[in-house]
Amino acid sequence: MEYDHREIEARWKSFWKENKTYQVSNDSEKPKYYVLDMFPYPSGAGLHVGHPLGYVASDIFSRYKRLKGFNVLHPMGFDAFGLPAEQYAIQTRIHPAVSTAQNIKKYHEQLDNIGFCYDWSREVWTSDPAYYKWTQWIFLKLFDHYYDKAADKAMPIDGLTERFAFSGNAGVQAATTQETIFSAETWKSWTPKQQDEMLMNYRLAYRKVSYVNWCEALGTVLANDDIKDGVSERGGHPVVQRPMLQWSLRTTAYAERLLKDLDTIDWTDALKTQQRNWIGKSEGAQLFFEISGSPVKLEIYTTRPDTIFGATFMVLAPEHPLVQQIVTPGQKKTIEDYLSYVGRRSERERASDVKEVTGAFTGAYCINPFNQQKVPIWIAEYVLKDYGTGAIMAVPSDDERDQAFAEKFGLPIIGVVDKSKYPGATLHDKTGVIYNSDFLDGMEVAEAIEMMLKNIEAMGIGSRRINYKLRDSNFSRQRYWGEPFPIKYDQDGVSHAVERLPVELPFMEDITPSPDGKSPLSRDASWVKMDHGFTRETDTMPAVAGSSWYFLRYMDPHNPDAFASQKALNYWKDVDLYVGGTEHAVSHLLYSRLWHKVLFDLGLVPTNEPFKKLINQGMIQGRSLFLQVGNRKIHVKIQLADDKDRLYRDKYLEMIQSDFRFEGIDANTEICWQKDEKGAEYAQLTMEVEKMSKSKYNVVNPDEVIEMYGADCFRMFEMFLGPIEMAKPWDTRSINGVHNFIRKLWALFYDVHTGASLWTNGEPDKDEYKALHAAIKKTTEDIERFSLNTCVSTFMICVNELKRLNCNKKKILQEFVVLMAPFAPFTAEELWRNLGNTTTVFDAKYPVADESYLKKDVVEYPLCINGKKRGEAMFSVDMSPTDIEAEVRNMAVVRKWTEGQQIRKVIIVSGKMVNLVVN
RNA sequence: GCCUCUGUGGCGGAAUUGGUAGACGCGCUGGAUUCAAAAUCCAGUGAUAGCAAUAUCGUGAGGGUUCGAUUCCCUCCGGGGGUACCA
Repeated sequence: MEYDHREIEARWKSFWKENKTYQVSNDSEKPKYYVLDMFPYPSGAGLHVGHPLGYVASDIFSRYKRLKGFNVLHPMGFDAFGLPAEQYAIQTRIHPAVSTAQNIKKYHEQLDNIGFCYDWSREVWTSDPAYYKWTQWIFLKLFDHYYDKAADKAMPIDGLTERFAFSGNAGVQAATTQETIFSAETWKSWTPKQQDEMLMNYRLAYRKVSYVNWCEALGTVLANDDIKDGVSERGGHPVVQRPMLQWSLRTTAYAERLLKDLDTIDWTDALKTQQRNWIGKSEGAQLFFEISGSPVKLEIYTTRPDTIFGATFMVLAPEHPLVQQIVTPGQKKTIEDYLSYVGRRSERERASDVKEVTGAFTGAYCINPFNQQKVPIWIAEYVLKDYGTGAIMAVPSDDERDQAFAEKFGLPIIGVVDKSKYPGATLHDKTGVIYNSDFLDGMEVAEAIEMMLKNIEAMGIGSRRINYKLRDSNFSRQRYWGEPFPIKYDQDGVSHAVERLPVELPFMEDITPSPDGKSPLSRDASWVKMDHGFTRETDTMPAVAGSSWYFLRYMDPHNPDAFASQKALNYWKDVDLYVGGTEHAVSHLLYSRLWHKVLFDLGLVPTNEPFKKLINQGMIQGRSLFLQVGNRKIHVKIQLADDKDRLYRDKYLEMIQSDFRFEGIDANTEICWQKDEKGAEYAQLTMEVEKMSKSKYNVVNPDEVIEMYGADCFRMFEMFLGPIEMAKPWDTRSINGVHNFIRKLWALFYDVHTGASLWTNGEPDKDEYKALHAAIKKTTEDIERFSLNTCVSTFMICVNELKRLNCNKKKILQEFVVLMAPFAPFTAEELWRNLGNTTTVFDAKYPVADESYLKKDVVEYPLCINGKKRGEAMFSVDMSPTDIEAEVRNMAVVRKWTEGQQIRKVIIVSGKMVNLVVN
């Protein structure tokens, strides 16, 4: 007889389904606990072994919390809108709605095979109209509100229009890019279209001109990801930056709160730091420079106004609107050439090629207000249009990028900060003494910055300004497979909310992008045209829209009248534990926090932050094999052990002929053959660890592993692989260790030959209890601190110990089942029955370690002299440090004792070591 | 480039607060069992020297703090993830 996982798992899966074991009620006396997984995007490839890593961990934690007496919400759903489904549809002519549904069905089966305790009655899909109705509804809240800086929260836009009609925008404190002041009369004199455009400067969801990566040949907008070396990855066509009118979210309005509230949540410091850097708060000055021979002024942003005397040139972002106005006729050609070069470069390329300095001179000059010097104005791609004012004053003596630029173009460098007082300080540090700077000479940097800020304000040429790297997020996609915007335009082009939600995505046969760059939806004239001359917005929302609030829908997933009832929201409140990958660390989490804060401002959710605690699981990587073909390496799939890095010609040909699993190349591919010592031809295979992906042929499917070893084994092995938060490569070869463990566990309770039960009902003895309580103590600690790999080790040690003691007492079993439950729904039916009424499985209490079994009487202390181990000594545990010291002095056990050595100090370390410091 | 994490035996990893580095598992070696193999069980397994007791070295590289550093600090090198339209 052997442990038969197939039979056991099938039985329990149907049992759970029939008994709705995992269904969670919103009405409970118990305290709530909400454990959330980042829901998957259902791709055609199905789940690979990397996906369930976080799911297994959160499942263990959910079960643990249930055993601790909490009412645990642990739901799952699908992030079903997105680009891959759309691209798959374009290739295969299968509609994304169809392929997505198929994929979800597959994901469902795969997830159920692993035995998660999800409450599937709460499942949501972001592509379901009943769901995205509320995505659109929340979008309209963003559209209908602006950020009031005085109240420090979102406020209705209606209040703002009333105020405009009453007193114009003077004194309105709002998050806006609008800086000119208009009166009530002006406001009233405007056409509805003009008023609408003005309001776009205030709304939290608004339309503005943004730049996109435009590929003329493909007739579509591309992601940065789709661009390699300035051309499209697919086809190698040129890509240019093209302005388009698009929806954006005023993320910047919430920058300060998004930053400040990080202090209130329990996330890792690494993740918080990443979010802080993304928000990128900096304090400095906004400063206006006169431009010679021009009425317009140049506005720059700097964090170092103290270095203005070292500013030898100005740099504008190439897209800066002033460029066309100030360029001199003599420089027009140079600038245009440069602009067309920049237009071909993606944002990421511009940011990463720092070594190569490029730029062009506009021919214009501005005046330094403090010394009346003429300063040349350049444009360069290292200045970004979206950060600060898109213009900087360059101080080559104190900024590395400015320095490189000055050296390349022969611009003067004037030193203004003396750092000799601060050895080791980098250029970036705000330390040093100012020189060459008129009235600032001799001041410390901090003092000089303050002085300059005061001067700038007094002279009326600028002001203090807090700046954020965070930009307003582009929220439009010219795609089909996403939520349509609930927005319509009248004949004058004025935007209005659509009253009846949801605005359903119309079915379209052909969803290829339109050659004019518009969304495919624009081709469905019957959908675009509405009554009374209204037309619909044809862009769709990005995939982050649906995932920005899905955790709220799980609380009350079928509610037709609200995104969730107030009762459900007040019971579940927020997510207690959120588990997900680092790849979402910035964008998804920032969007979710933003949406949540808006909903909080409107009184629609009870908490300010959505995710109290967050654990980032690391990626499980695949091992990719590469074969040299021509002068490049290509991914291949081949059944070989990892340590085989050569592939012999005969073998290769045999593989091709026998249709062996050798994907990625065909028989005609020109492989680079080399000769070994004996003259046999071989090809070199190289292995690299990288993200699992279908195209890299390195995906491991969990179904195969589960079929062979069982779900419990799979789950434990995933945990055993390594720390949850770390990236690690998958290696199926060592799974038999965990498999052996489970079989050993089974064999504790059943006769391997006959299958008969071995249980006895006697009271366990002291040693048996000791093994058990040691395991309970350690596993509790391990689960609480999310160290699940060591938790598995602890189980193994405990089972080995019980096996050594030949223990099969029923009492131990009962507690052990409960202990075991976090890892697996226990697989032997008799053990389940042992818990009594099966429907109350989760009312069982997690056992608490009894310290009385764990006490030690005597401790063996290693004796160290100056940190080097020199022998051992036994002391009783209740001896005080003073007693131990006295004992050590009297001891003759210390070997290697040199004549004349004197004990200077006795250090007792953590009660397990004595260290003598001698001289 | 920038941000962030990470580096420990042949391999995955452990060491929870600065205190006996290498738990647990894989793999490997030897033995038991077997006609034989699989499976199972027992023993060994960082490196070097030694029959052995033991000694020296050893946590990416180099430096520092400390009686004591895988752990804290500085510099450098390698790998992973993110970088705003992949999700």
